[in-house]
Amino acid sequence: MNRQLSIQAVSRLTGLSRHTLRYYEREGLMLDPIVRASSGHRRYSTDDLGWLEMVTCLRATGMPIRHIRRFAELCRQGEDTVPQRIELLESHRAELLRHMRELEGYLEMIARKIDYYEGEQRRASVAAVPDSVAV
Amino acid sequence: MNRQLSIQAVSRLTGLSRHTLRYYEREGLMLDPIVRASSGHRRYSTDDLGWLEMVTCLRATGMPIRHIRRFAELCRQGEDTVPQRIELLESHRAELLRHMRELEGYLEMIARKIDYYEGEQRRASVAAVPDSVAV
DNA sequence: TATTGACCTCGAGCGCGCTCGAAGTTGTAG
DNA sequence: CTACAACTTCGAGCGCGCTCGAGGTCAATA
Repeated sequence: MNRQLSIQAVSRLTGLSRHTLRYYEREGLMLDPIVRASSGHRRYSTDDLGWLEMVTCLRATGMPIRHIRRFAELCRQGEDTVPQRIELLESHRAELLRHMRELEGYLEMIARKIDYYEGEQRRASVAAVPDSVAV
Repeated sequence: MNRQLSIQAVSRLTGLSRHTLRYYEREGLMLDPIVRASSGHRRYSTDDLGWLEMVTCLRATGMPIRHIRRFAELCRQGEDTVPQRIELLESHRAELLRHMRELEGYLEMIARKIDYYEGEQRRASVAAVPDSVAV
């Protein structure tokens, strides 16, 4: 079967800590509670892994935990919620685009500051050279 | 003179709350402690305003408070620290670029998910139409 | 049988960046 | 003289997203 990954394996594969994986499950971010071995140990499926990739994507783009929980709930509720899921993702995408454009502006500002400092540095080193050496 | 802006005015101009402006000063993010009126009230100069723009830029691009403090300290220490300031900004820029590229990847992932859902939606609506109506 | 190590749950703790509000001062308008 | 608004300092509190560790279970190995 497919349900074979230990929490440690998933941690290695996703880069999320074991603590974080348990935390995400507790917070209802997983599609369903993770299946357990008879020992009680979590056994992740490759589907779980795929879903975690989506969760990681949403987190890394700044979506708060509670929105991801909402998204997971919609997914659990079945096909009828597809329009709401689209809406949720569309609005997140819009926000992300806004953020990315903002970052581009700030990136330019930082570049200009660096350029300015580099000018300063050149001027300083020129000033430091005595005429007798410079000529 | 130039030192004329109340904290309220600066709050309006920067979008930072009055609480945050005091917090930034306490945390040593300002180039120098803000000049006070005889009443003890803060009077910001246009230079302060310009510096706050830089601080906002660094914050918005994810630089932690302690690094901005470090940057402010370097600026206070005079021209000798220009190389270190360049280094600090360069490394921040590199990190920011990395982050922006990451976001682009995630943006695509979100777009693909939306496309997928839109496909689902179309399929569902087709299936819901009885043949007698559809033809 | 004893040890080891990976896992479990649960509740508490932490670092960050604000955010708030109590209590007091100052300056102006009525 | 009073009332009010805008400020001051100071220390506490909050929301978020983890992060940690104590105490216990389970299965395989020496």
